[in-house]
Amino acid sequence: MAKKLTTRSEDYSKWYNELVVQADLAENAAVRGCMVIKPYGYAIWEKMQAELDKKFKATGHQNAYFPLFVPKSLFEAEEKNAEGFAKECAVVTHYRLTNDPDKPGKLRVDPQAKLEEELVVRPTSEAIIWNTYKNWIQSYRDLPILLNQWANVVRWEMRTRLFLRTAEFLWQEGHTAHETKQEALEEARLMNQVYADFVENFLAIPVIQGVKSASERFAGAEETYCIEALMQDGKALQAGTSHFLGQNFAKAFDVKFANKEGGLDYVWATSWGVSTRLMGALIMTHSDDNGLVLPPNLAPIHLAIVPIYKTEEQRTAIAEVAEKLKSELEAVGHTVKFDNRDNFKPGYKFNEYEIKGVPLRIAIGPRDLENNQVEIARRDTLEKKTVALDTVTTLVPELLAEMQEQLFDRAIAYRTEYTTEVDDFETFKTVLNEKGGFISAHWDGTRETEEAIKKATKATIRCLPIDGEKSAGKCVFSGKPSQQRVLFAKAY
RNA sequence: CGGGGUGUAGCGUAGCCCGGUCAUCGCGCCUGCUUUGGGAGCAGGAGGUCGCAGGUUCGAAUCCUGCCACCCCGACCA
Repeated sequence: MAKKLTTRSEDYSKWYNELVVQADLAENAAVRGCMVIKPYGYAIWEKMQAELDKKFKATGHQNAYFPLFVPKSLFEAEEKNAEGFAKECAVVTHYRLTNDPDKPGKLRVDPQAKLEEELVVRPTSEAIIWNTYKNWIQSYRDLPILLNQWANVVRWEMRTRLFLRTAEFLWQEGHTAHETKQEALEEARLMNQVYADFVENFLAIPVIQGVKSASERFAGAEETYCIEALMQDGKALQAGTSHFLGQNFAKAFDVKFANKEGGLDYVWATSWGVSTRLMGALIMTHSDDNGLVLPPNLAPIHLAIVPIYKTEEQRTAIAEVAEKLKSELEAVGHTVKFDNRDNFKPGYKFNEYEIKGVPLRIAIGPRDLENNQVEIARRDTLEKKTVALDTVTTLVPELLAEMQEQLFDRAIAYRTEYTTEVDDFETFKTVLNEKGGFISAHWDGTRETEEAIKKATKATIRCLPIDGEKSAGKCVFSGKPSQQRVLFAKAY
């Protein structure tokens, strides 16, 4: 019997891990900090990939692939980037194992096989990609380059957390090269907007678009745009980022192009990415104590049909109706699972699809058969109602659309409730500890103040919202003048 | 790397202080029958080098030493 989950539990990580396990999404691998994504979890990721890919293509991007290994000399070329990631790099130093002379049957690293130059397992691919772009770019006619790659990256974080911060994770990283600063800036903003659209409309997770403060900025970027989401435990999660890299990488890798005027210019760059962390955001935004809740756009299974029967005759008769219903729904693009397993009882199946977050469930029993009806239940509200069989095919798309919308609305309402405007530091601390969520407050713009607040409260500046109104005020910490409110929160 | 904790069946655990039918219980698994409108019931069964290596002892899951792994807190983290 599953333990009851508590959404706002103090030990949120336990709730979260349990939910992941029960919904059959992923598990910890035998490798430190790495995870195995199970088929059901991966199906969700594939849906995200497909939708993002569509959006990338629609904005003129293409997919490509670059190597996993980055020679150390390339990696260190852009100083800030290298410095930022140096502490969390896995490094390949040897290329061969050999029999251990001291321990029969065991292998050891062959000391003869030391690499002349170490290889860094990519924590991100700017270095290897810009080293390649150098060869691709001579003239303004070669620009822009608008590429994306789907890949894995490795970051040897000291502390890992399933989906949110794993040592290895899957992501996409876009890397673009532009003729002008303006064009690159527009690209960075555009992709942040693409992420916001995707996360809000597809995952039904509301996000705040903003820019990062200097200290939270991506290593090597001149500006970092981001989308920030609020989880059900009151902590913030960065759901995606898009960086304006200026000419930093072009200078580091000497990527110059002949401009229209006949001069030589450094190329302007962006990079942007979202990762399997989005799965974590999804879980922590929508799930409840009964398990995962998936927005219909993302659900690998839209609807599960559970038969209820006593006799073999009933089972056959129900199967006939169910199969017909299934093919009708599939014909209009829904993914339907008819669960005709005889070795599980209906109650068990109901529970299973709830844990997995399947949006709709239809139960058909002898009673329904007699009256030409079915029972339909929705996962988000757990409401059940009995409807006429011949209305199902029109009802299902309506319900799915409604659920997609309501999940988003519910999350927005939650975020609104847990976003607090604060004007003095005492209240800041009280709200942060007792209520949680986003705190909208004035900040004097200095690194010192940001650092002091972080030290005192563990809250960081999540972003300077782009859409927020720019009202002047006084810094919540220092009292110095401020031009706009920024968002603080404890973050994952 | 500092501080704390834990390692017993696929999972979750009792036992450890006080050494001796102690390897416990639940879930899961297998077989059979009965069941099926919200996680089935009964009966029977399989499954464990008690993290690893030493030591103390007539005897170690239990005491001692060393090692390993994992978890939590901190440092760290786009």
